[in-house]
Amino acid sequence: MSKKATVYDVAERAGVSIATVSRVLRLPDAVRPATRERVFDAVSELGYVPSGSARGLAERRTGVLGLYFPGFDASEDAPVLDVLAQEQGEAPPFTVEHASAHADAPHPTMLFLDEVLRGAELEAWKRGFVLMIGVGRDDPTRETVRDIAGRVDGLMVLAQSVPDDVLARLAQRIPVVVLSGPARGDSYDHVTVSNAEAMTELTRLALAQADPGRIAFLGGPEDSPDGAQRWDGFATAIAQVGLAIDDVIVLRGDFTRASGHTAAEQLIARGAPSVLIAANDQMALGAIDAFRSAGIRVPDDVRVTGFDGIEAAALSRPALTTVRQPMIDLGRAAVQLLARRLEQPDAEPMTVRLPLQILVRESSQRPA
Amino acid sequence: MSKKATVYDVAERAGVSIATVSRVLRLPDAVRPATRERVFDAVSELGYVPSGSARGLAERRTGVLGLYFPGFDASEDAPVLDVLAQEQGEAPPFTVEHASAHADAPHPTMLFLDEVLRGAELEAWKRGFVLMIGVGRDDPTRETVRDIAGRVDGLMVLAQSVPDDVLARLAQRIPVVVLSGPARGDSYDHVTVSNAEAMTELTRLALAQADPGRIAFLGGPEDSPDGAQRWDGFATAIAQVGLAIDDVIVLRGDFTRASGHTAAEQLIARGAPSVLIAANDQMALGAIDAFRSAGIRVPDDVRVTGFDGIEAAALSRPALTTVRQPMIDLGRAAVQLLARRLEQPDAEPMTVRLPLQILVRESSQRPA
DNA sequence: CCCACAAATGTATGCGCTTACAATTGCTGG
DNA sequence: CCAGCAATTGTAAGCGCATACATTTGTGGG
Repeated sequence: MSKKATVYDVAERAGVSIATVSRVLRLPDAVRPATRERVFDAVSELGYVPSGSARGLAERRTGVLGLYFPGFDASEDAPVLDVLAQEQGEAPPFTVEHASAHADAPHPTMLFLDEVLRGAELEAWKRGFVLMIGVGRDDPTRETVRDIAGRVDGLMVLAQSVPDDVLARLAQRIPVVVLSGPARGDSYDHVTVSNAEAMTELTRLALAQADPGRIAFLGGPEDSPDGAQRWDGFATAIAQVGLAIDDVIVLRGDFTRASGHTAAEQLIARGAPSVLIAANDQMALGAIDAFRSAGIRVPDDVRVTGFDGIEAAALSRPALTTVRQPMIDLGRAAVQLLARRLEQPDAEPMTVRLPLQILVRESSQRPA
Repeated sequence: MSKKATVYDVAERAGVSIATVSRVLRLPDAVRPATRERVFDAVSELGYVPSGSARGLAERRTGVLGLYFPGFDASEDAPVLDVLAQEQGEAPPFTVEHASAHADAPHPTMLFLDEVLRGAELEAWKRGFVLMIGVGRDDPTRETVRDIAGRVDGLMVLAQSVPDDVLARLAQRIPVVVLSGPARGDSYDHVTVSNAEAMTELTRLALAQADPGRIAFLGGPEDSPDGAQRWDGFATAIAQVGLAIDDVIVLRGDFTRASGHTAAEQLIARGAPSVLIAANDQMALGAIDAFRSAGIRVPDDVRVTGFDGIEAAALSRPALTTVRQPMIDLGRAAVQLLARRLEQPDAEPMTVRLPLQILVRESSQRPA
């Protein structure tokens, strides 16, 4: 790490001016092959790597796109890790754990975000951008996102991860794309999915496979926009098949497996339904566990559906009917919208709606 | 997006010099409360967000750390997606798929990287850094990683994702930390795990639960460093219990579920073993499938172990005994090493070895 | 062999910010 | 009420690069 080389160093070594060095790197064809070679040689001899900051400043664009997530990792309760402190002590190379239960799976929202991230990275790479990521934490002034905003050409934020006023201010400086939130009357570009429509269809499919009987809906927390949309979609389906919403048993969970289990127990106490539509996979799986414990068979006695398409839904027995989010495409679409706006800053705000994938599996099907 | 505001704009509006504006933002206590307020007002009125490039240039540090991954997404065969083209056409809000089989799970290496990324992000955030990510693709000149190197204060690379010569050159400019590769005689800081030691212990545990009989090892591809280490660990255990390595049946797969299935069929044809140690979870799960098809019970007839700790290993029946990588901690440790080196550029190169977690589950245990 | 013109290269400026140093202001005690 | 000093604020010089514009070099035709 000998003093970082700069254009000046390279220019001197190659016996040219800094302008020529810059040209060799940006527009190689604009410089004679002979000098070009000299410059390339100097570059590798010095291990020169251009400064992104200087370049960004001069070009007035950074070539970086930002992606900002809401955080679910509760940073405070992350266990302490200090590898430097261990330097001396010989830590054991492994620990042994007799784990009969299943491992603590990662938070599903995390998995969701991981894939969005991959999609965004892929698309950004294709267009010559690099990605910068940030996670929203209990950060009163939202410093991080502002920090990021200052370093990128465009910003993608997951709905609800940034307060409206902060976002509005950032949008004054760079284009902003909002991912997967409810379409509101703002002037940002949006990427969303048709939660309600897919839930309507899913519900219809499940009802078509069920014997007449009681219908139960297991919703999410009050304040979840996704939960609300899914409820709306469900309600639409109920209306479409000519039922009254009052005929439906509605329970509420918090999207966790445990809450699904509890809700199902309540249901069982009141007599098992013929169909259970859950607002996410976790709760559906918890409910299936509870049914099994009570000797109620899925799908034979109760048809069950989830929502999200997490891996456990595919691996569980019975395999869970669910709806998968086009996570990769959400990320890709966001980058595409951003790229579009960087080219046409004054284009009309646009909302892209990506299709969901309804996966019909065993849990919602009438047994053969 | 009215012309981005700069320090000059803020200074003029607040009636102060740009130096004062800068101070208000960096060292608020160094300026009188009255003027500080005036500046803050101007800042919010103008929606001012400082330019990361300019700041990075002036400070000679960017506050960004880079994370560079090998890519497994085969960018070429990513399906085309062009949301802008769809603008007019009304795409259906969902599709329905009757999926009896299990979904195509994400590449496990991806999941691994996702968690490393989260760990790195968490630790970076704690230290006031932002994270920039890049994925290594079929990019002849490794432009992307160089690009990133020019924008960050330090770089973390996954082993084998960057050619040695390129890495050496980047290390001339900024500190580099190598993740999870075999410790070689280079001068970078490293974060690794004790693959071999954990495999030795895992093997011993499995053998202790097995009846005397034939022992089989299902290895990975020839060129996999991880695979090699795991084999070494296995061989050590065999020697420790006084067996000859020639007594072991050795098969080789390519880390896929299918190859595990095939290998197990070959084993079965030659008479099922009493223990099967696989070099990763996928192959172990494939083998279990094959055993089941052949009417061979796990763990009753054959004890099986995997390696990696993927989610499917926990969800499968029988639950698979395996070894879990401390993925989050790998990311966190890498950032810690980077932070250390930024503070002490001349410290000795350091290798941190993180403990693995052996998860003893049903698949390797003697039935009660 | 010279001139007109194109290709190649050099010069100089500015991108927006931090910060050493200089200038000013506000307070203190005498 | 003023010297003397500390607290504030202003001035100006880069940070490393891209690029408009000026200059030099090279090319071809006459």
